[in-house]
Amino acid sequence: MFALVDVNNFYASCERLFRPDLKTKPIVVLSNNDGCVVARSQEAKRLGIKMGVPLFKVRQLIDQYEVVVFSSNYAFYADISSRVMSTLEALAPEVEIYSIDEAFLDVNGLSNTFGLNNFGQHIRHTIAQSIGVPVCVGFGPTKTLAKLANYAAKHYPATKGVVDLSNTQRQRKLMSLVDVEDVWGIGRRLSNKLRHFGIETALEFANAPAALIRKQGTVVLERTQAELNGTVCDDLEQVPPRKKQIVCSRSFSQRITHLSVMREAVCDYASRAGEKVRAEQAAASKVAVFIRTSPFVKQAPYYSNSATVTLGFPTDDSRDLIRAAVQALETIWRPGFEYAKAGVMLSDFSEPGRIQLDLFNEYSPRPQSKALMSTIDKINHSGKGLVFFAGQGFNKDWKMKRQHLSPCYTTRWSDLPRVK
DNA sequence: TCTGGGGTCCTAGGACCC
DNA sequence: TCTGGGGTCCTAGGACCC
Repeated sequence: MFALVDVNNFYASCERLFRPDLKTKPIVVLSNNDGCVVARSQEAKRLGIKMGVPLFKVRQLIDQYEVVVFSSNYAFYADISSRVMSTLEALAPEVEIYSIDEAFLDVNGLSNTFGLNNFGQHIRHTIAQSIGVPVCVGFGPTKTLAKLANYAAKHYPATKGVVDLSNTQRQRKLMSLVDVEDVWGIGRRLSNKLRHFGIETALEFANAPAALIRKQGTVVLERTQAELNGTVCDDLEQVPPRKKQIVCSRSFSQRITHLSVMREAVCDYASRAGEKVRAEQAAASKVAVFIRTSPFVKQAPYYSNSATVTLGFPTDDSRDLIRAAVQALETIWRPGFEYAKAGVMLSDFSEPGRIQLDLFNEYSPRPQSKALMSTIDKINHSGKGLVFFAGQGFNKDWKMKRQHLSPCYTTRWSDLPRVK
């Protein structure tokens, strides 16, 4: 038996933690660059502000109803997330952290002693007490059913935030009420496809012939169906699998038209990617760079391209990554375009300490690389200052816009809330 | 004026091997 | 008219998730 615990309106709930005055106010949180709405409080949802909508399209609604707007404050959300997760780890024997605001729990054995509904309420109460954010809990014999239960817990207030789907009749009843698109793993494309076959609800999907499902989707869809019917295809993963790819990409606050400026941005992303790969204790052999103009602006010509440099040896040294990234950039750069976004992608990781060299490889590790990189990372995480590579530039006019940023209440000394 | 970022998995098709 | 069989590896593209 699985439980899925999920924080309601996570980013918006975080912003409320230190702003009790906003308890009943509509709140939206924006994506990087203050571009799109990525989280909404219940009140904002009721106003009809849709997930993912560009800010300028709901400007009027926001002004009219005095919606409170925040830029994304990931340092803050990540800190609250880790508090929620460690609380959950104390409550259940096995926990899989699935995303910043969700975790699957293995609750086998707990049902007899506690009663699942009671246990769910206990989780809600504990997290509300110790962290202050609201969560919903769904129980089911598979992850997909636990997800479904959680969906019901969120959508039906009568459930008081906890739904137990151990019972097959209850599963079927709920599935008959839920749109097939709201099943975990079925997005817009697939649900449109399924609708062609008269499959509208989750129950119709669960009951459809497996051969049809396999034909219209892939094994992934087939597994989703099996999970809805109670067969476990996806087990709890307590140890997060090693990353296969690390991406650092951003839209610019203003268009880039000069190679020298783009070089700065790419350097910046490459060194950020270096930090990430070192944090993973991995080393990358491939560095890819992509650049593109805005796909939304119809008046200006569109250009998008990417290039990959294969290093021939795995590295976690920012200097290698930067050099490769700049080299890749120069092969795809075309003047005369207004670039809106760029990114650096690392892949082809080798396990730390196990570097496979080929016979003719001239590679010898840079002396002191490890010491230098870890010193840089340490300084940059100390909060006392920043060191960076000259290539990253000093002006950074392209840096993302965050005009509505809340204080880093829990992760920066100077931002600690004061009580007078 | 203004449209996010970071991931995973699967499949098909091509290149290549014996 | 006929044109082997079996395999690996890689990449691009499509789908999904939060």
